[in-house]
Amino acid sequence: MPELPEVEVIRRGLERFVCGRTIASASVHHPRTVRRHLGGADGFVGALAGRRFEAARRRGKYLWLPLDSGDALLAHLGMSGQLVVVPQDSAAEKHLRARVTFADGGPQLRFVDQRTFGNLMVDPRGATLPALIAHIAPDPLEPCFDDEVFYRALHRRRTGIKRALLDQSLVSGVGNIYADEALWRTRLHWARPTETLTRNEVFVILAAVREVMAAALAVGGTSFDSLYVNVNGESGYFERSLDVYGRAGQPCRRCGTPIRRDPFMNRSAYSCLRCQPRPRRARW
DNA sequence: CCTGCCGCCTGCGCGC
DNA sequence: TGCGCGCAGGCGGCAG
Repeated sequence: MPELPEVEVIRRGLERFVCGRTIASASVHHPRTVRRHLGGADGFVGALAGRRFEAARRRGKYLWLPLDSGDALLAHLGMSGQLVVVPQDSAAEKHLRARVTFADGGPQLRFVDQRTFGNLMVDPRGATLPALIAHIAPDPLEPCFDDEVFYRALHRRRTGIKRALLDQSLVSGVGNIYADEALWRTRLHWARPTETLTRNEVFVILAAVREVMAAALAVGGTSFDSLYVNVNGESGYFERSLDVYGRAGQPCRRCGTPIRRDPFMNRSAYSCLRCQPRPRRARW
């Protein structure tokens, strides 16, 4: 889905409804879903059968569930992936891609993914930090995230601030929505060259990222439609709190100027040109 | 190395 | 109605 708050909502659901349960069997219904698992669908299913989920962890937008074997089930939801916990006998979802059945006969864990950008894999020695996400930077809600390190990395970059916020090797968990929301809160334009940002500006951006993520988390994340739901299929309510994302043409909540949408990386960047004046030297 | 672009998918809403 | 287009919360791979 989803960005950090939505993935964290899912993680909490998995912790509650899946941890401690033993897997009877797993099945894969679309080959693309396990394309990153080296052993293919058979290896994936074999690595899960009989194992027990021990925990539910997250870094940025990645989720992983350590198993009692020392491996971990690693999930990335991509643009449209959902992890839901539903009764065993409930009808197959249209885009059901994989499922896990439990030995206790209770609700199943299902991976539903319309666009198949998401993926699942069993990562060896994934109990602590899966090897495949080693290149992902800590997310801003982790205690180990170092604001000073982030500032220095930004200072060396030659790109725009929004592109940098979306770069998961600099900071993880930030996506298109929360990048725009945090920049609006800090009154900085998305094309501001990173090397011109002061240390204080960078710290203020990080504080805004944390604020907007915490606020979203408190109400169950952002759901524009039925694609973005928690493990029980319930929507979050943060959409009604968005200040710029998706509000093209509507008045800025601070100054009333119509919110502008600019094409950006085959997607969109939303901003208020009065609150967030475009820098003379813009980068994107 | 670093930066930025393209492709991967399905579905929806819009204008014609 | 139908069709084509643009758009959608992401990221890996690769070219320059």
